[in-house]
Amino acid sequence: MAKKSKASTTGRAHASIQDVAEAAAVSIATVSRVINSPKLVSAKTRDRVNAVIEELGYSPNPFAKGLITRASRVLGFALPDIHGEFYSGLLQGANAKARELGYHLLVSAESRADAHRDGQRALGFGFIDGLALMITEPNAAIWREARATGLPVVLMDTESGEPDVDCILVDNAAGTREAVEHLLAGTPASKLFFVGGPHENFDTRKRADAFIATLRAAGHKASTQQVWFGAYSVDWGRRWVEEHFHELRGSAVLAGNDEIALGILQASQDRGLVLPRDLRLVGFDDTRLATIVRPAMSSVHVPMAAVGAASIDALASRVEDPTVSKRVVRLPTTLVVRESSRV
Amino acid sequence: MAKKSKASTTGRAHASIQDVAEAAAVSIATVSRVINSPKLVSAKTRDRVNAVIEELGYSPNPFAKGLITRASRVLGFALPDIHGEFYSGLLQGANAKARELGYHLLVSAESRADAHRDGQRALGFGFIDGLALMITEPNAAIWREARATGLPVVLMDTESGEPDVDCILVDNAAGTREAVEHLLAGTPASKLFFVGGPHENFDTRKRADAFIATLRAAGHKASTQQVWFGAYSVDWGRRWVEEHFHELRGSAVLAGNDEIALGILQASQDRGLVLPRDLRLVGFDDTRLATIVRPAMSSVHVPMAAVGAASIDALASRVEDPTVSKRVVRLPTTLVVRESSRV
DNA sequence: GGGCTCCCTGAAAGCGTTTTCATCGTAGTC
DNA sequence: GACTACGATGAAAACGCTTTCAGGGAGCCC
Repeated sequence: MAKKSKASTTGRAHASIQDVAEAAAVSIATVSRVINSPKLVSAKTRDRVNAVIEELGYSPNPFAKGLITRASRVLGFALPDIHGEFYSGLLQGANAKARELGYHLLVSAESRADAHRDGQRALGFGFIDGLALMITEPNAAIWREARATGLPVVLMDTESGEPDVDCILVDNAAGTREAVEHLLAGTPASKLFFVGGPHENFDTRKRADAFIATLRAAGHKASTQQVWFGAYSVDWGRRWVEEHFHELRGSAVLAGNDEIALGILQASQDRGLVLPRDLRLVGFDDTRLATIVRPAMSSVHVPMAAVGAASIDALASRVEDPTVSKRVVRLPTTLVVRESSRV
Repeated sequence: MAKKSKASTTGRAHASIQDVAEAAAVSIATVSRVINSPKLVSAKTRDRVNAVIEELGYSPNPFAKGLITRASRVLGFALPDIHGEFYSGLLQGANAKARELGYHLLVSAESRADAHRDGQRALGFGFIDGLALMITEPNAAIWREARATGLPVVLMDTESGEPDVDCILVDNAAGTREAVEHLLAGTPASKLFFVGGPHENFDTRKRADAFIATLRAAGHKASTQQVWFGAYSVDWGRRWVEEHFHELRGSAVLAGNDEIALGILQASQDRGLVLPRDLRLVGFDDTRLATIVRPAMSSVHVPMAAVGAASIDALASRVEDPTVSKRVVRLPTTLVVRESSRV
């Protein structure tokens, strides 16, 4: 009976491995083994120790454990924002998968670029075992820092050449093509528009490219007047309608996401257009928005929750074995046709 | 020059306090002081050490630090779910406040009640400095465990008698009263309905009570046929309309939340009713839903983000000083009148 | 000039684990 | 019956930090 632990005398405070060892009349090494590699311990001792653990409500101090093992079973999840259907879905999928794999999620949304205020490390760096990240201007710093520290990283919605960074993407091209072909059946190619998000945005660019490519494949060279970039916002959709109202009747629009589509829908309805008669509309992402509005909106379904889940899945693999080969997951997107674009 | 640290020779791996100490030719105690209480160190040494810290990109190992200080600057945030406007708003407010105060958020949504699978502690217990919690059946276990371990806790949307548990609530009564009075101006008391969420739900009960009280104050005794309980879902709203369609025309409904209101709106529109002419409708929570639908929906605004922020605020105070007196915050709710209930 | 204070710094203990290494039986092998 | 092998256990080092305790030096007062 080497040392006497505080807790064993005070009764309060968390029991330590030392307390368990004393109560079970074994060394702390044995207690540790019971927890981490039970087969190394004889059945008899094991049961005795487990009983004491139960009785004392002992659970290993994660700090001490982390200090040795350099692992916390906590994964960072960094998004540009946290609000709205899109991110919310992502987070939900990630959370579910993390639980399933026995990890916890340290969530962070860096809306402004002031992440690096006072020395404090941006994310829970040092704490987290890995990081799932959606890169945007505000948290580019996080990305750099993660790379610098050698933390396992997986990127959502961005392709990266780095050999040890997994990427979880959605097949923007397929969904876009499907949507454009759907619109082409009923509306002449020259009356099709793509109203996207920010020009810098990875997804928007892919979608715009696929839009143009599909038109071309149909024998129509898309003019620059058919592809527009703005922001992922309702407001941009509205503004676009204001500016293009004169050419809207009889045309069809594929929006860069459902927010934009909502703006387009509302603004054109406000100005008396009836969908899909006067204007056919397809959104992107297939968020709840699409089913809430009337007429219900067609939208290209993007499996957000699946993206979140896949990112955590890949991250966990990489955390557990940093040498696994690069994984690039491309999740399918499919057009869901609803009222807003029926011929 | 006492020991030689690994990192100082290998070059790789994270610099430790030891490396910094060597490079700056001081003891590790001094390095620690430079970081934690700079005034204890002479300006000259301080600058030198800081320079080395900068150069080596040193940052203290949070495990080692936590082992000593018993703090991680990570707060748990446990919700019954993570999806949807409501929780999303909560999380957003919490995240922003946490960043502001220099904390990180360990988010957890326990949809099913199997939290306690294999011994693994439910949340990041042991890791987190405190817990903001919304109690529901699935995570009641978390609540008990938190109490048992003496972890600082604040409750969202639940009142609790515990002397050391802060509560962040919304003033359901005020908002409800306002909404009912608004409806009363234009619709007879006998034609008012309250269609709430689950009967067990804290908020729904408060709202139902206030609904009844306000009618009574207006001289009308609410019949049991005017107050209904179901679920916080679109579907329940729709079902309610199906069952009560015969008495709907000319009446007014206050819904338990916007989801229910949406169901009511869509179902009654599907059956040919025109709002607000045939039916006046007010939702609750004032989520984005309310502004998306047409006619735009009146709703009682509930400051979700503020609830999240306040909970983190209170939690941080309690973490930093566990003896602070109990804090009960009641955030205001106000009716936002839009098209769906205009007279 | 001696003694006091005060400021700055270092040595070392300790936080609660995991893990290597050594030890001690006990059983199996020839 | 001696030797080997192996299974079960314990002692102790190490992880990287904070903090108490002491000590050394400089400035001050008398």
